[in-house]
Amino acid sequence: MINDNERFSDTEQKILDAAEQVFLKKGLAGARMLEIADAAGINKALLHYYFRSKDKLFMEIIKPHVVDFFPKIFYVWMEDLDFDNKVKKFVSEYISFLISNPDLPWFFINIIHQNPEMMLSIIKIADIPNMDNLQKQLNAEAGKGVIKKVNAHHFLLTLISLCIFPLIASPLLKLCFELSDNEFSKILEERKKIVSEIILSWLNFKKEKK
Amino acid sequence: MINDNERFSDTEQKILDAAEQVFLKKGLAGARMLEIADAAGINKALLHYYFRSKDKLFMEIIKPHVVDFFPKIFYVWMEDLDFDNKVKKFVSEYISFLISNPDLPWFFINIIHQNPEMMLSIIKIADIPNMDNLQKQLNAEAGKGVIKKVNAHHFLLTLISLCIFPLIASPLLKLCFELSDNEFSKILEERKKIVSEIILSWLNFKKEKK
DNA sequence: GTCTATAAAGGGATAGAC
DNA sequence: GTCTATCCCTTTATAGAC
Repeated sequence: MINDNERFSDTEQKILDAAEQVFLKKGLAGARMLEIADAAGINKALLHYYFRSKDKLFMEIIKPHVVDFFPKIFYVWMEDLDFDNKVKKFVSEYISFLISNPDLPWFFINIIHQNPEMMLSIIKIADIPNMDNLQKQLNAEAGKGVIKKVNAHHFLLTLISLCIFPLIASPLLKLCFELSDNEFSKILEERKKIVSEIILSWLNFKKEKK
Repeated sequence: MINDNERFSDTEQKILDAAEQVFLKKGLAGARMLEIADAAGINKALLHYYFRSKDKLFMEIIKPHVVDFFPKIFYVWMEDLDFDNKVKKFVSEYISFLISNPDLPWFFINIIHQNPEMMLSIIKIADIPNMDNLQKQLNAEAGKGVIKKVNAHHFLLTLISLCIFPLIASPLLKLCFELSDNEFSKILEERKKIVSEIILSWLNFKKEKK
């Protein structure tokens, strides 16, 4: 769902919904304007009437996802929680989010591989915090003896690798591991617990004495 | 490099080299026959003279990579090494391999997203071992008290997530983390050590008493 | 606003000369 | 074997009727 208020007419909204579905599944290059028109139950020419070009329509679709997807990674670290609970909360919520939006990671990866200049202009929309704040957090926890000292880039990279990769690779994993959709869903659920364990044991996490 | 012996003529070889480069960068849908012809320094018609169609040329390119890429994951576990050295060797060699072939993971992910039927026929070329053997290994190590008991799917998924994801996402990571090529290469090198640490601490690895 | 018809360009594939 | 010319289909985008 793209819309929230009344910024778009009914037809515009139908087009946006159809476009989102098709673009997320096929990417920019793979999507066909005719397919979007069919999915929206309207005519090809109307797409251009409302959005001028394929690229402009694509940008309308991508914007709200960028604003959502990237900052999400940084929220939980600023909350008032014990460090282990932050990790658990992040992993659980991020994997749940990805299960609900399974095409999103591939979608972004694809854009940057095939249209890096476009990605450059897109990424400016989402204001991504820099690493200093997270690094200070990690240093503070290390100072208290709760975790061992670790670089923020490596910390975040480890975390998102473990969360995102299984979803990017899911169709390939199902093939190679010979898993049904159900079995794969079960594995994803299990991973919420396992990924937290991996991170916390790596950091040698010890509950703070208060 | 595709060729090894004299199976291909000079022109064929030039086409294969050019095609590999373009297909790996752009994928099947994104690649243009004209671009391949230009890169090979020959004419579009000649591509079809030698390889009939775009799809057939694509298959020639992909075959040797499939045979190489997938089985590589399973070799080291059958070697005669201590378990920690197996992990270290796998991580180090696999990340090195990926650094030398940075487009390969995206290439495969892309195929299965956009041409799943094609991937199905491709995957049959590479005979991928099933998990039973690796699971037995892990059980044996757990039995000796070297590591804790762990599921082979989760073990392998963790390992390849940590190795592959940074390379799939590299252009995006460079943007988000504001890293130069050099800084990013440094991070990848550091990860060889870190990923081993993560895996071994998760498994609660303890050197075997002999 | 919505449709039909069509222009314009791109790209895979083939025919035929050399 | 290699080239030029061209076919033909697909796809984006627009013109113009209603």
